[in-house]
Amino acid sequence: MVYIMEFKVDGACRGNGQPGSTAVAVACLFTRNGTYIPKARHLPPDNPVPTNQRAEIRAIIIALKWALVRYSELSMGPYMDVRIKSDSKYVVNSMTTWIYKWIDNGWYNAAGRPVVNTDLFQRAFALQNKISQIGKVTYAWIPREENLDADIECKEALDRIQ
Amino acid sequence: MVYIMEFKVDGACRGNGQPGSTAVAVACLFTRNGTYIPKARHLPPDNPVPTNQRAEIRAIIIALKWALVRYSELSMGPYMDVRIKSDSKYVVNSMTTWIYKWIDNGWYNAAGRPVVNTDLFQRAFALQNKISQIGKVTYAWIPREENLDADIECKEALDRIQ
RNA sequence: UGACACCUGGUACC
DNA sequence: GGTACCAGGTGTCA
Repeated sequence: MVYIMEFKVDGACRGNGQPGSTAVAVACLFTRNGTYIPKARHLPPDNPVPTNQRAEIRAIIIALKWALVRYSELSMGPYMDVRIKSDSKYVVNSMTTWIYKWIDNGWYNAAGRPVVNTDLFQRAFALQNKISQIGKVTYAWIPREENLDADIECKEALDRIQ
Repeated sequence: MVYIMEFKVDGACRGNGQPGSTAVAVACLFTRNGTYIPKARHLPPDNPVPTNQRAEIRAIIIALKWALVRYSELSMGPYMDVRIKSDSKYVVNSMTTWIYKWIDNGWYNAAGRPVVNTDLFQRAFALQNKISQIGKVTYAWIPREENLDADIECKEALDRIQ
């Protein structure tokens, strides 16, 4: 028995790179009939300052957590096939390749500087490892134009918090 | 001997951004007594799809061509002073500033994507260069409210083609 | 140097 | 409410 979960995720950060920025992360869970259920989270306004990158990672975390909760609700303990699509090469490459290098080298980037957003990457990696024990997680990059659902949900979530 | 030509130009695109849009470009040549002679052109319905921006550039081209034809009709080979007013900052800034940057950088915009409508900009630039050998071309931005003559001519031209 | 995002602003066209 | 286009900028990595 295989339980497939397909997500599109996105993050948005109004005023990115400027003081007072506000950010939102969204995961959209797609159902068999082509519709989706969105889940949005507001990023804390500081500590650290929200950025577009943090929002994109945070969106991955929403999906991974969601998959684990869903699994816990299922009685038959199926094999989980979690598929996450993001338009951020930064997060997709981070989660699929770079993170293994960082774990290996003590979290330093190619420029010799400490990797940024390690807190979120480690949270995501821990969740991913949990899922690995009951299935698998795959990430795919899609262009922005194919991520409009999640993009719209982000903007609406931002509008709601103003 | 200086021959001054003053134009107001405008473009309009019904259904801009939607399939089946139709567009028109107009140049109005102003005469010493305050009246003007309009010249309108219909944009081809595809290849590429007409847009408001293409219509605005096309309007510049009408004026530039007109100036060259008029020059060829004059026997005394005067110094041409061609003045074009448009309510599109996009075209005015493109023709006065950005085009030099684009020529320099191989036609990439600030986002690193290829500049759009290069075909029309290059046509306009070639005409402008021809005039530069016999005079000069200056562009000025005017607010929409000061461009009502050309605006009305556009709408009428659109109505004529339906 | 490259890439993908995330914005801020502006004008027009509908 | 939307699209068509541009200029500036940051966030991050290889």
